[in-house]
Amino acid sequence: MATSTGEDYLKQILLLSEGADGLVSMGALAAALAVVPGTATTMVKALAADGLVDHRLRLGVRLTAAGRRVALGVLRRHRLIEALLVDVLKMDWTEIHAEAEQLEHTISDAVLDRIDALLGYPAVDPHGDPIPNRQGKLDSQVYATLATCTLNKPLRIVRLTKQSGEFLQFAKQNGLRPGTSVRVASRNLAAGLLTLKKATGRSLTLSLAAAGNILVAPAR
Amino acid sequence: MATSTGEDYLKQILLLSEGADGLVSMGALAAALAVVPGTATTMVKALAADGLVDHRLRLGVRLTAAGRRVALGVLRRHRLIEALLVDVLKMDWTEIHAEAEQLEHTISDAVLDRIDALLGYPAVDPHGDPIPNRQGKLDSQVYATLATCTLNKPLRIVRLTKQSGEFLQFAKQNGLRPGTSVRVASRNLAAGLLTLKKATGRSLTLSLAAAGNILVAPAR
DNA sequence: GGCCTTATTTTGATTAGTCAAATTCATTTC
DNA sequence: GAAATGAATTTGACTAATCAAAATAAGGCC
Repeated sequence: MATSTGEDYLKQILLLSEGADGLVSMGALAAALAVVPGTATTMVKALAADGLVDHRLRLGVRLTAAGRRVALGVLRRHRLIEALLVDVLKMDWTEIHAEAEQLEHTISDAVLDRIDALLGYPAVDPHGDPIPNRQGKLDSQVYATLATCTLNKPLRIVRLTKQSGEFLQFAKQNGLRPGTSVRVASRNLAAGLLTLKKATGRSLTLSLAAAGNILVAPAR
Repeated sequence: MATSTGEDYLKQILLLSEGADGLVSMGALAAALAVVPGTATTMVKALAADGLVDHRLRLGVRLTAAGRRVALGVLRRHRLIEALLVDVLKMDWTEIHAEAEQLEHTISDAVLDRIDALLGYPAVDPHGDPIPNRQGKLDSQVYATLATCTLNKPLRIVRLTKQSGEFLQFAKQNGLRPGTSVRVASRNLAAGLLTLKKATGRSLTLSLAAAGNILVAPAR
């Protein structure tokens, strides 16, 4: 039913509604898709006519059960492709997002299943983002971020939200990837900065804004 | 320059002009792309305006040097993707053509280079079709077909032209794939049939039409 | 030479996705 | 309780790709 562009809208609505429970505003959706607001309105109306979203005029939009199914499918394709690009084709994990963005609409289910099997049914992609399973079940575990976690506890990075090249490049440069062991040595709210200690002993300063995109769990 | 649809037209013109030196007729092009003739005319005019083809009104169309470069790029993507699907993802070589048809327009050069390297810079795809190299050089060696070759000489199948599922399925079922050793035991032009002997000793009858799609070289 | 057949090209419409700009509506703000 | 602000929606126009059907060559045939 949903065209390739429609799939993009559905996926984006899903991503934007994580956390922000309930409605996604047209402005946010249009910005995420880099279109003018009027375009988003038009497309959302079409998706609503197909029963994939619930459009509350002037308030926002939310996925229906059917729309959520489609969106999870797209997300699954996207993240499995990222895993393929990194694990099999040995590409740089900071540069694969845009590639996957294209491929997610042209990969068939048959190919996807083969990728899934080849990779051993992975639970997360190279950024630590959870991969929906074939039934559309998405692990929605909530993690602390480096900006919010307890000080001086040993931690393990589990996920980098935010797919921008600069951010990922920065993380890679400083050895911050899923699996890395760290602890937060200090935090200065006034300056918007915090200091990190890595397992290697090296310390590192980063902004609270950047830290908010790095999810962590207690070290095992 | 050329859009994804335009790339399809260019690739098809390249394929149709193999052998049939010179112009490709609009009818043939339209049929190959499954569009009505008028649509092909419109698109060819647009490609001509971009300098990618040379349109001889009412006679046919041929690629310019620029158009040929683009077409070879598409062909390279298509065939490398087919190789990936079979060699890495272990898909059935009779079912991959349609998949590659989609993916050839969304794979970036960066990904393509990684695929090429992973596969060890293959010269042919799973059907035996030659893969253009990065410089756009295409091996254009001419082979005999099972319909035209000498009788009772030991041969090796090098390539299956024609990508239709039924034909490939038939070939697979009967153990006819690139690399298989065979010889033509007899040929009956009146009946349009020929008999094949495989290295295993088994014989096999097939139509001259089918045999024309199977290219062979002298066994080493 | 005139007629017929067939391939090709034109013409007019349609669908999907988009933008620019005008309009509408719901809230603040005074 | 207006007026201003800002977001959302409508409207009109555009591009790419397509089809259906009418118009136009270009040869072949008597």
